[in-house]
Amino acid sequence: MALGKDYAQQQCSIARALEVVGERWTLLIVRDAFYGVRRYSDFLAHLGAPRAVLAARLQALVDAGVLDRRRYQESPPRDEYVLTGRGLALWPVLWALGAWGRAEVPGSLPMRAFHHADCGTELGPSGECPACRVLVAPADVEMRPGAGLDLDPAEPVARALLAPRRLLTPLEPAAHQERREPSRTAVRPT
Amino acid sequence: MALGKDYAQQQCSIARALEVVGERWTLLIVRDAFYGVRRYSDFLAHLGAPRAVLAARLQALVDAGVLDRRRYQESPPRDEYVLTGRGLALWPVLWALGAWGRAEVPGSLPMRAFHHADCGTELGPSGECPACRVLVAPADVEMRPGAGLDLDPAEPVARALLAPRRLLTPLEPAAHQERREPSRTAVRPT
DNA sequence: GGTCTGGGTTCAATGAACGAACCGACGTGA
DNA sequence: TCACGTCGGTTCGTTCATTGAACCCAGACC
Repeated sequence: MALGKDYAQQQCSIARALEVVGERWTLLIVRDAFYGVRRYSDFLAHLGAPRAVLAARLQALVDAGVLDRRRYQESPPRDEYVLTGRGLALWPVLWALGAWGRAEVPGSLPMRAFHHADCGTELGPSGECPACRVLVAPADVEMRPGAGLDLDPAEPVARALLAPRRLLTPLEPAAHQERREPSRTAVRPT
Repeated sequence: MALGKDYAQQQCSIARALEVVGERWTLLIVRDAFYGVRRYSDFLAHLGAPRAVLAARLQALVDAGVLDRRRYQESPPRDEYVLTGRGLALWPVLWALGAWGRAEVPGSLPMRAFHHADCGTELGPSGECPACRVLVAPADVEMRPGAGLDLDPAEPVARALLAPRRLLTPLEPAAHQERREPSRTAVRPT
């Protein structure tokens, strides 16, 4: 892999981490996994990445032990990608990046708000619950839409992610059918 | 920029952050800036990135308000790149990445240890001082070499970073002279 | 049998990264 | 004054990665 060639000689844990998650699309894939996305086609639709790149990144993440690929139905055979313990440990990275993006990238309304599911309090700057004074694990985080979020996205996965939801709860397959309802006026090439 | 084209439509603060710091080399440049590297040639030597890429990244980071480029001597005119407030706010991101790299990338001894400069205690998993129970700002962090670090690197900047040092203290220019002393046997092309 | 869906692979074109060479302003020493 | 070295780049040809469109295959459905 391209990163490895140069980053490998870096005597640094940060470089080691970036070898695994530093490539284009990789952290967005992990983010979507936290949001509950598990299936290839959902990653594809939500990210808009090229299919080949998505396949390569998912494979690399599985190889690195960040995602686990597992069969969830036999006929037809279908696999899903779920975060392993090592993947879940990336939550602080995503949280820090999101916090920085919210606070420091100019001209941006907050896209989402993150609350402690147990008590409803919005999380503090380092991902802790200010009320309970605990570091909240991703499974206990509830994600709610924020002021800057498009409330009527065309893309069905983005639409499914609009409702308040706990992190890591899988997207229900219903999200896929929703899309086709308004397609009565579908374009039909000659 | 390449990232912008696809990441811009992402309704997400993480994607916004990655537009700024998600490209190859960018986070390593910021890391080095925390370590005290300020000059083009030092970044170049320590990172091993191509000169053109380094110049482009530094310019992009200045444009994004992460680094500030400022003149530190007039003759000859020389500029240095120092972290702005927005750049300093990236510390949690680097800390989280480093913590993940230390803990989750297999087969890696810790490269460096980070201590609270005020009391000497090693920082906890989220960058806090377990003794003082405060979140330690980067300026109060002392970096010490860890077990996995090469103790005799050829590269002079890496050598200068071996000694225990506080983050953000600039590399003294002496680091540059050190290199030439053992070069009495320098190769001399015909 | 024909068609649809999910999950890919293949391929040509494009874009980015690489590394070596070059450049210009300035300082330095002979 | 003139050669030489340093610093901070830029230029350029080659290599590598990404992109998007097309294709493919297995199984379900009808």
